[in-house]
Amino acid sequence: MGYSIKSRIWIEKDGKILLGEGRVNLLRAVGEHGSISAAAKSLGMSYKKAWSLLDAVNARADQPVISSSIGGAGGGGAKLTAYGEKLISAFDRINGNCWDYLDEQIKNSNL
Amino acid sequence: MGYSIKSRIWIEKDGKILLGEGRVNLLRAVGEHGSISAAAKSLGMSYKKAWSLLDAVNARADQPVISSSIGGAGGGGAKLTAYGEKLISAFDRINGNCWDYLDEQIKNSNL
DNA sequence: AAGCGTTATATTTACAAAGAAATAACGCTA
DNA sequence: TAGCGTTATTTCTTTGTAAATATAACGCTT
Repeated sequence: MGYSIKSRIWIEKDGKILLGEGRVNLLRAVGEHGSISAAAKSLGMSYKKAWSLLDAVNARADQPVISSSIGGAGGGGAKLTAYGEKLISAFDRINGNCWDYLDEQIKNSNL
Repeated sequence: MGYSIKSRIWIEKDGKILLGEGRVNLLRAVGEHGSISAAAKSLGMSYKKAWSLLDAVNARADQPVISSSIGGAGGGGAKLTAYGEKLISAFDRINGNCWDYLDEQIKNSNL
């Protein structure tokens, strides 16, 4: 007894990872902070790492997920697109459902 | 369109990983080959790596998962316990159910 | 009693992934 | 027009994990 079950899910496009838990957290942070650099800092992640992940997501998704601007007031910034918000909420919903489902499964197993 | 969803599940005991996909495959190989070294070779894995994984599983599971013997005819060997077989089949069943469930979830999302 | 293939374990080496640092470009602000 | 904070990108360094190597012990077999 005392077993628990955990999971990680991710969405793929053409066999490559589009979106996992880490990338969703990063997208959410961009939405909250309005810039890639602030989002990276809030997650204890380097700017380069954050940018690389977002670049991959943006390139593989059916539609852009963030829009960014260089220069100007505050130096620039980045924000989520409506499609980005849609992806986040779909991922969160499916992920939560999966956790519930697995908890049920382990409960009904006889381990 | 064209998104697919993937997952990895694992069973934890006291916050530490007991069993994931790789360890289940290894256990299965031990059951098929009758020794750790043959199982490791069949999976392209070093003996040490295989032994370490099996040692962790054996230590954390509620009951031993493999039983091994040193020396003797053929040098020794290892075999699955009945509990080990039970763990494997439970994991496989839950994992398969999870895949089906997630496929359904992504189909019913509007991504 | 010597040899074999195995389990069991420690130590060292290699490598890939993550992180850090450096640089350029951009467009507002003052 | 000089400065600021940001995006965007390359290169170098570090580090943590995986792999390779080495060694001992064990108990059948011949």
